[in-house]
Amino acid sequence: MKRIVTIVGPTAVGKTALADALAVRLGGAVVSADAMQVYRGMDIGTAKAAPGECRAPLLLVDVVDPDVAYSAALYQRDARCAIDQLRAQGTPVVVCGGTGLYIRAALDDMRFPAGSQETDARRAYDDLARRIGADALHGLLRERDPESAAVIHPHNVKRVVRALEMCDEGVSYARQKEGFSTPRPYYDASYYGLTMDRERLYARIDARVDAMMEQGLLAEVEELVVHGFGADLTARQAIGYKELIDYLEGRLGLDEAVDLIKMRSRRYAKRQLSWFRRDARVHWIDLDAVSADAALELICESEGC
RNA sequence: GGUCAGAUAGCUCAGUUGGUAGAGCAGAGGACUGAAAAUCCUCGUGUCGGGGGUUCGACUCCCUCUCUGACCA
Repeated sequence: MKRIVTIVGPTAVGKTALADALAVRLGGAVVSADAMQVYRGMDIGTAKAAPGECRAPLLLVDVVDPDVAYSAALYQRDARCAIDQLRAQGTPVVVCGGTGLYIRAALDDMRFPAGSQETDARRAYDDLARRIGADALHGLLRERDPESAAVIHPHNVKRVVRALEMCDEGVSYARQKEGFSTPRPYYDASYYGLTMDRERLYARIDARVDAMMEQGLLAEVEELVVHGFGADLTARQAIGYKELIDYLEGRLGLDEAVDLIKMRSRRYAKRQLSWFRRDARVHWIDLDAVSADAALELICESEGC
């Protein structure tokens, strides 16, 4: 069975087009690894490939409605299901996406403890955090699981809450994350990271945000709001959506909101680079040095296709 | 042309009685096991507009020039 070829990199670098071209070349399919493109109806702002834009089948996009609390564990289940099915048919798999955790969840031997994030426990801990403060909550974790408390910064409330949740499930956060830096592959996969000069990437991000606005991102957001885009939804946290909601509800000017979308996208790109740079398995392709077409040839050459 | 107020980090500005500067934002780096487009951590040397002077020592005081803004002609 052929190796899975994985395309990673920061937002707006050109992953989707390259992955599609590669999948066409291989006669395979693309499995998306993007935490926001899983939501239906969030198209323009997540830079989802438009219908007909991709020639190869694209999976793991539009899997749930925006009011569903999706997660890395659910993605792991769904992505592996899709990958196993493709492989059973002998279809080559190209994984492509910018959500580092989702890629690790699907392709590495990551195990999530039993349970769901839909419990009341999370809400209870969130409330507790608001009442007693971040440091006190961290103190509570220190009592219950000192090992985990030691590896989580007290201000990182989300992580502390999750660790407490895991205590309730009888699992140690610290124990779970052991070995995260030395991954054990679940599938045989190779990784290609696309990168380019920071200035140029940022210019592309800015231009893409302007293009999204021209394509009607505001109308898309209004449509979501009409159908009840609750403040507590994961999908609401997507860059480009939360800012335009702030505009629609009068908290921001439109220009201000657009500038904020650009800034947050740039920071997001930086975090993505940080994540992928840490993974020694990634072969980096500098798109300042080679064209996208040449990058495709490079990948095909080293994959023997 | 005159008067006044400014000119300090990429931007907005602090800088106490002269002892060669520091905040916010931007930016950079990093972490990351069920919210991950989330969340969190770390990082501040710059001809203090140019030139001259006073002084042991000037971002700070004096002179001068340049530029910007306001007002008066």
